[in-house]
Amino acid sequence: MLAVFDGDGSGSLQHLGPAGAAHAEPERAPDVTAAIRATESAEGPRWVFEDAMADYPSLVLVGLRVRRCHDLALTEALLQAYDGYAGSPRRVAAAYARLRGLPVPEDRPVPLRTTQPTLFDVGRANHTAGVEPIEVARDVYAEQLRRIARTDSPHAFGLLVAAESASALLAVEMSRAGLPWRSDVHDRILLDLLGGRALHGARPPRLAELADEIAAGFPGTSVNPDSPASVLAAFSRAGVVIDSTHSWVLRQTGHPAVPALLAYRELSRILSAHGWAWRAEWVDGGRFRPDYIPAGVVSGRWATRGGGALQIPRRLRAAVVADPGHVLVVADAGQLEPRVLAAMSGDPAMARAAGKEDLYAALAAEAFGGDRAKAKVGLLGAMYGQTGGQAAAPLATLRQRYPRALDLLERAARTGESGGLVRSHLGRTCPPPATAAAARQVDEVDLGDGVGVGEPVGGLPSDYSPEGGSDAVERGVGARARARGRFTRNFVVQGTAAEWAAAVLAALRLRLMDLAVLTETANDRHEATAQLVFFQHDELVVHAAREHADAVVDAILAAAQEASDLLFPGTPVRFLLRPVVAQSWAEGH
DNA sequence: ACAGACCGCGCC
DNA sequence: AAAGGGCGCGGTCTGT
Repeated sequence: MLAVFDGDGSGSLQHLGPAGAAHAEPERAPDVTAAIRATESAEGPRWVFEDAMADYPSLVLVGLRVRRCHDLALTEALLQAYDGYAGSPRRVAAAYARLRGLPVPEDRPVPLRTTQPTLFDVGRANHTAGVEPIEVARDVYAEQLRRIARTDSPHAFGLLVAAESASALLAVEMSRAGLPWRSDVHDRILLDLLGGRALHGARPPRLAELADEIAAGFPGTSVNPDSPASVLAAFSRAGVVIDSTHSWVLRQTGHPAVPALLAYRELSRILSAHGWAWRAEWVDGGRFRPDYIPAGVVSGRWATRGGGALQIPRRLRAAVVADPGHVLVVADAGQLEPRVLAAMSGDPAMARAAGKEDLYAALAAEAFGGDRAKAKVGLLGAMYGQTGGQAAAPLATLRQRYPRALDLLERAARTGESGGLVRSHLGRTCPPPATAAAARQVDEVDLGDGVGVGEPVGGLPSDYSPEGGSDAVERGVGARARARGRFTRNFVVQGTAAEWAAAVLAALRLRLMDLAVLTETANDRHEATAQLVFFQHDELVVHAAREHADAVVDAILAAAQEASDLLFPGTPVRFLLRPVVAQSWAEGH
């Protein structure tokens, strides 16, 4: 069922057949929310939305949930990346909004010319020719289904599209629900750490003491602990030559001021990133509400905008406490990336190890004389592209004992080094190297037909590609190619791990919907009996009424199994997602 | 005054 | 001991 929103509460709905063909005439809906509500409860269709992140909030706001959707903007980004074109989901969403004449979601402006012209792009021309938006969306949908069918693995790609679309629905719901946040507990932790509040712009007591200690370590000269350059200069004047002030570099100097300096930086960071100012801006009514951006990371991981939601310090997590009568069910996937590597590579020996509770211990027992640390540093090094140091020896052992797993990584690295593209298990494709994208952009400007009218002109953002940027230029071609190799090497694993996690979320979300009793009130606090309230790469938190705790635990376990069966049917690899019922997030670890 | 680069570190 | 993947953020510093 296709739904197109006009932005004023009205919209159009149209029944579509399996291939995206129209099964009925479009119907105008003066109240699109009411129309969707009726159809959702009667048929529970897969909705086709232009951009769920833009369209869905108005539904959630009035207590409506839909079970499934196909998100045209996210899918367009996946398909364009598959064909080797640049772009990010948010940028594609922005492009879509522009061609529809809708408010453009906030994003860094990007030239439309970085994307391949498709029906998605020519919609603007249709729009100006008086073609109805719903007809554009219907054509885009049908075209996307055809393009999915032409991929190497349409089934896998279809899973990816479904999981990604479900992620968009969930992101909207989670931003609305918010993460329970107890300001009184937060206060207590901050006061414990900092010794008091900052008054009149001065440092809190503990930070002031530490600053004094640092100053005492550099007599006769001044040092600003907040400024790396100033710290560097102070050490230099004290006869200690270092080229950065990374904590491990400082520790090596053995200088007496180092402990105070490290303590200062640690506390100062908590104060500035997640202190009282942060809370005033981000916590409201006992809830922390970040903006989630599914697939905001090129690997398919989620990103957030504002609030530092994916970097909440561990020592503050005690402030995340369930409401009275509720519990938090916290679950994180242990050793997810190595398990993903084992499953996707089909390496029999590694898969056997990944069938065990502790993968690293199993590897250690098999190949490292029981030295777990060695097994771990070796495998992490293999996935990140580390070649030297402590990882060198374990890497050689891994290559010998688990050749298929290591071969997958090394092939990905070589492909990247030579400028090629790699794909995750379900078919997410890494962005092209910056130079290739720039070359393509130049080519396409020559096609120019005005699709990008109104776009700011200019080149690609310098941060467009992970290996881009001025430092990459200075490092030279060889280093740049190696960096690209490390990126593609990691992409296949990180991207597939993100797919497994997205599949878990999609499955869990539906199970929790079955469990939840939704009311039609706009007051979210009592809307759902079990609601996902946080997700961070391989960890999730469900807020649930206490009487549903056991059911939530079962739902999480079932969702993990469902995701594993969808991505890796029959694999001996175990994907652990162990739920813990707790009052606070801190207990869930 | 504002923008952007750089730095260091929080999280995975 | 400190090489190697992905982010977001707040601070300083530099350039305009």
